[in-house]
This record gives sequence, structure tokens and C-alpha cells, in this order.
Amino acid sequence: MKNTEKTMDKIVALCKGRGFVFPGSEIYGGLANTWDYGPLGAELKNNIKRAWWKKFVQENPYNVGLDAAILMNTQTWVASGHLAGFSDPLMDCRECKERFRADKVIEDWCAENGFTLEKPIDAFSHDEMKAFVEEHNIPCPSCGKHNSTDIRQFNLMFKTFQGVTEDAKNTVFLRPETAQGIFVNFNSVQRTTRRKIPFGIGQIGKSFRNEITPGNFIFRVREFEQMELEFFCKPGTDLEWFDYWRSFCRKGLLDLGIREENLRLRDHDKDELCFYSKATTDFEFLFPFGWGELWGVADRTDYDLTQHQNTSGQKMVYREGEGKDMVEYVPYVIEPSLGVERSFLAFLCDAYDEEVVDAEKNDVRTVLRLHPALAPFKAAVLPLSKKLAEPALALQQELAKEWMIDYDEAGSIGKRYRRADEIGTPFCITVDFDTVGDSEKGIAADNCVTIRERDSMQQVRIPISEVKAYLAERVKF
RNA sequence: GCGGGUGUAGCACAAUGGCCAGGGCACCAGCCUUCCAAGCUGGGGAUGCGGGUUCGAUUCCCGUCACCCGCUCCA
Repeated sequence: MKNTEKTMDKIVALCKGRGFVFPGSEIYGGLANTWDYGPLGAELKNNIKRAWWKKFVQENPYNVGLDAAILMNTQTWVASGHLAGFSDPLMDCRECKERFRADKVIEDWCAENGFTLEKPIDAFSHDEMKAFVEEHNIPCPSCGKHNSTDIRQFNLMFKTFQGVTEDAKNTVFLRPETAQGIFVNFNSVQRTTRRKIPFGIGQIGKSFRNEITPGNFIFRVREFEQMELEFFCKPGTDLEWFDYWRSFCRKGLLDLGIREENLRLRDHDKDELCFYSKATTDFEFLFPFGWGELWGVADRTDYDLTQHQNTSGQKMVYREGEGKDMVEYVPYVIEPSLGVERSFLAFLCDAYDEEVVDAEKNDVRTVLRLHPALAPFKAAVLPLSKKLAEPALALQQELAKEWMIDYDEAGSIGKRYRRADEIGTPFCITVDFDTVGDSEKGIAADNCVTIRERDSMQQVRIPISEVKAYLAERVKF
């Protein structure tokens, strides 16, 4: 009996084997934790982004879109706090070779020993942290010995140089989140679109973080794509909007087929919250390796806009009312932020299914039960025989004007259904001898094709002229 | 980055200090006229990369790269 358990290995193998995801730079021996999206992966990824954009921008009455630059003025990262705070002070134990975050070690030690720091740990310099560890003889949390290295800074931002010379003045950073591109454009977008608060700005784009430990396939990578909305609202209404967007996001995932039992919402405790956040909810998905964060919805308050206002000297405010009644304020921000790759993996894991067709013969059908809107191919056109290639290709070409349509003439029809099932193609359209008829035998063409549905395996026979409408009705989202 | 393990076709495996590194699945072509895999015939394709020991290395040694498992982090 074949093991039909859903595992990461199988999903990774399917991705590599069918062209969803390949290891990056493979012919040169690869580059750690980079992944290239193959023909099917590119489609799935685009479909995910398209679905997000449709719900968050196109159909949404409040929101508009933006596509900001990846490279930004370094002051941006001074204001956002990434330059100073987006780094971990790391310390290694020379004895047991474990690595720790020095600030965490100190905090944990203080908590355990009832010691109160004279200033927040974030305000400590590296030397001060090191001195504190030595002064209080803080042992290694793992082995208990006292032989640690100096504290080294590990900034999670990728650094590069703009222009011809490589010196400190030309240093620029690849953005570690897309959000700041939205914040710095707040005034321009508000002015040009004449939006009134509340309104949101959505953006899809790449971000880069030099993570210490990436892993779990495409779950944590250093180059990733985010789909973020920054929703600006009046202070005091923020928690209402926070709930609104939380429900909105949840519904979106469920509508796209994510099963409820694989999804949970987890509110951050007070001490878990980021320094800038008033409330945060993580959407977690049950991956084969465990629960992992998919979507974060955060109340960022007026932190970001205020920071930019203070750093740039430009007002980042919204004005309401007229004359004497006019008030201006820095809007509060609700941020639903979703990773494209993580969604990609979640949809794949959720859709992956192995169906036992015949236990005795060890016959198992692998099916990706992807929502038709996400499926790389909406349909596959299959000629029953290679002799029917010409009319089948003509149909494929006609449908390809609207959607990605696969064509497969190799092997038995059952084999081709299996291949289509495995990549999540929701519909298979078969052109047979009745479709074209046989003038020699006096059999008239019926101009109909058989459409077989992936999940139910049911078949319907409809005129070729109705195929487009049939598909259009079923692939929309 | 540190510790432990792994590296043979697209995939999961076999074998050997020395004939031409095997078969299976997959893939391609042809036959079969077939609406739910595994029929017949034929075909292409591999020892991660670099160096060393040796008459000879896929096998032994070193380096490197990648992957997997732990520590750390997060969208």
C-alpha cells in the first residue's frame, strides 16, 4: 500500500518535476535558498498576485495601486528604523558552538534573576551588552559555560552601491519591505487621486532580507515578494478597520479554496507586538512542517508617517473640513501584508491530494485541487488520437486567446488526464472522431467536445461554440 | 555562520580501485483507435565541481558547492 501522506518532500518533488519551482542557478551548483519559478510556477504566482490585486485594488472602493522603487533614499531606512533596529546582535558560545541573540540572553537572564535594567535593552550598544554579560557573569543558556565571542551586528538589509564608485556615500539598500515605498508616496497619491480618508494604497513587489536562516523550501527566502496594503484611517477608527481587514483577508483565502482547518488566526500578545504596533494578527497556515505565518495584519498606528515627517521635515498629514473647522492629523495605518511565495506554497500544500484509485494495484492519482482562478492552465485540449491533432490545436489556439490552455497528444487519454490532474488543470477538453465526423463513412461532424472536470471526473458533451462561455463561467474569481 | 549527515540520468535506486556504470518509473519516436496510468518495438540521457594518491578513482584523501536535520528569524 502506497503512502499517500502529504509531505514537503512530495510537494517539492512535484514542483521540480513539473516545472513549478527549480533550484536557482542550478548549472553552477546552485545558490543557497534561491528558487526560480518555472512555466507553471510563473503562472500560479501571477494568478495569486492577480487575485490579490483584483480584490484589494480593482474591485475595492477604497484602495488604489502603486509600484514604488526597490532602491530608496537611505533616509527612508533611518526613518523607518530599519537601519538601526533591523539587525540582530549575535553572540556565539565558543564551547558549545550555539548562537544567540545577545539582547535576548540578557533579557532572559534579567527576568530569571529579577534584575532591572537601567535603560531598555534596545538602547544598549554592543560593547555595553558585552560588558553587561561579563560583569554579571551570564552563562551560555545552552551549556552554562562562560566563553562567548564578541557581539557582531548582523543587519538584515542587503547593501549595494549606486553609481560608479563603491564608497559609503553611495551605499543604498534593497528594501526589506514594500511598505515604506507607500508611506513616502502618501502625499502624492492622496493629492493625485483626491482620495478622502479612509483609503488604502496597495502594492505588490519584491523585498530583500538577509535572513540568518532561510529554509523550508520557498517558505523563508532572502528575496521575496510581498502584497501589501497600507490603509489610512482616522485615529480612533483604527481598531474597527483592523477587524474589517482581518475578516476581508480571511474570506479571501477561504474563497480561493484554503480549507478552514488549515487556517488559524493568532493575535499577538502585548509583549510580542512590534514597538510600532498596537495590534497584530497572524494568519497561520498548517504546512506539512507545521503552522507557519502567512499573512500579518497589523495596526501600525501613526508610527511610520510620523517618523517620515520628523526625518524629512515634510508634513505627512491629512486635512479635513474647511476654514476654522479644518483639522489636520497624521492618519493611522492598518497593514495587511502577505507573502507571495508563502501563499504559493500554502495553496499548493492545501490543494495537494493523492487519491487511491485501486489499492491492490497500488494505483494512486495525484491531483492538485487548485481553485480554477489559480490553476496554471485553465484547460487542456486533448485529441483522442494524434490524427485529430489539427482540429484540437485549432481549438487550443482559439481558447488561448482568453486563457492559458495546455495541449497534450502523447500517450493514452487516461495518462493525459493524470498529467493534467497533477498540475491542477481543472478542465480537459477532448476532441474525438465524432467531433469532426468522417465523410468517407458518411458520419456527420457533431462539432461537440467532451469536457471532463478534474475534481468530480464527470464529463459533459457540449458544442465547440459554447466552450468559451462554459470555461468563463467556471474560472472566474 | 556553527555542529551532524548526504551527493550516481528528470525521479527513486543498483554496482565496482580496472571489460562498454545496470535495470525500473518518467520522457521521446513509431505501432495499436484507445475517454481515465502501467500494451508492443525502438531511442536519448548520469557518478555535483576542483585537486590529490594511483599504471588506473564513481569508489580512497583534501577542498569547494549544494541539499537535509538542529540553533536563530519572519512576509
